[in-house]
Amino acid sequence: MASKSSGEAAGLQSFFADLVRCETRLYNALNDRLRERHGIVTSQFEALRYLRDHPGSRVADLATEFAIGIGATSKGIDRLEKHGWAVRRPNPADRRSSLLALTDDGSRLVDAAEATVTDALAELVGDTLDGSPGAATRQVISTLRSLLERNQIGTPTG
Amino acid sequence: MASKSSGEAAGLQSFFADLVRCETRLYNALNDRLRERHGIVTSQFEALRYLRDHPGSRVADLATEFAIGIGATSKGIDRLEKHGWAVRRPNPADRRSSLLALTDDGSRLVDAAEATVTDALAELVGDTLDGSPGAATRQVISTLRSLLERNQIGTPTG
DNA sequence: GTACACTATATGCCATGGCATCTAAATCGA
DNA sequence: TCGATTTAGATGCCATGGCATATAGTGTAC
Repeated sequence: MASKSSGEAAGLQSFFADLVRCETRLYNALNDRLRERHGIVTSQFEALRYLRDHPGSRVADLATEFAIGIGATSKGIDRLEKHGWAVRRPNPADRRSSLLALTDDGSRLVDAAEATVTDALAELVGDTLDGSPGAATRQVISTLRSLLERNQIGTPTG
Repeated sequence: MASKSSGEAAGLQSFFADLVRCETRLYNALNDRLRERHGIVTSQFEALRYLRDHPGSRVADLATEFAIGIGATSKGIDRLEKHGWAVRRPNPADRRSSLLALTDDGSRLVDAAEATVTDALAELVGDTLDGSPGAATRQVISTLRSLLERNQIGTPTG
């Protein structure tokens, strides 16, 4: 049969529920702080950080990283450009696409926001991820992410 | 200072990124299967399962469970009602609110969808959560969820 | 070199959630 | 008991992402 034992099945269901609830609440809480202190939300912070760490990326690269559609990514870049935090530069190798980069304002913003996120996460999760079970958890979640990416699981159509 | 050591800080940032990416991809992948086989998405499946397991809940109970706003929850219930999967019954103890319940159609749907989710999760995560590090991970994520809920972290305004 | 298929991404329509607001009902206080 | 406050949730407007489509530029076969 396709499923594991029923005990495992129930475990995976509750793991998934817990995972989604952790993500939702942490995301919400980070949104609050980032909006208040920097006027951005978490998705924008993550895009800015990606552009800082991968200058010259294309729209499709961000879409792959975040597992969202190309259309949504393009619109997100529109907004970052409107705010003056990112720019599209012509791609000399392919005129269909642009190479993305942060502006100086964008660079300053992402560095400041990163400090906010670092402090917020430390405060929000407390010592839950300290110690040996915490280390195992980080490793397993990282491995799971790699597995999903390698298998293209949950990659959007558009 | 408010932050932990810089090593811990970087670890939490990448943990959070991995967590969000796992959640996004698993959620997307479950959406695909649930839409294809049952005509619902994951958020609807979770709401239906909650109603099955907590009959007589109110709108606010679902909002608390899922850490989304009351308004959004109310609209979600509207949709479930339109599809004939849930009903609002007058609450005899408080005429401002309703008691929610599944219809027979809703019950059948959630049971069928649950089997789909069970199989899908087993297939998507493979053996990543088996073994001792996997067990530690489930425990830590569950603990983190409890912590966030206890401290009302990321609870939306509305 | 030209037609054809493919790729990158921009854009439009729709669904959903956030947040603010509105209303009705319950509760509290003198 | 009656006005004032609080609570439950319904509704409207806006922002964002999914998905479909449109457009322009690239590569390929001949």
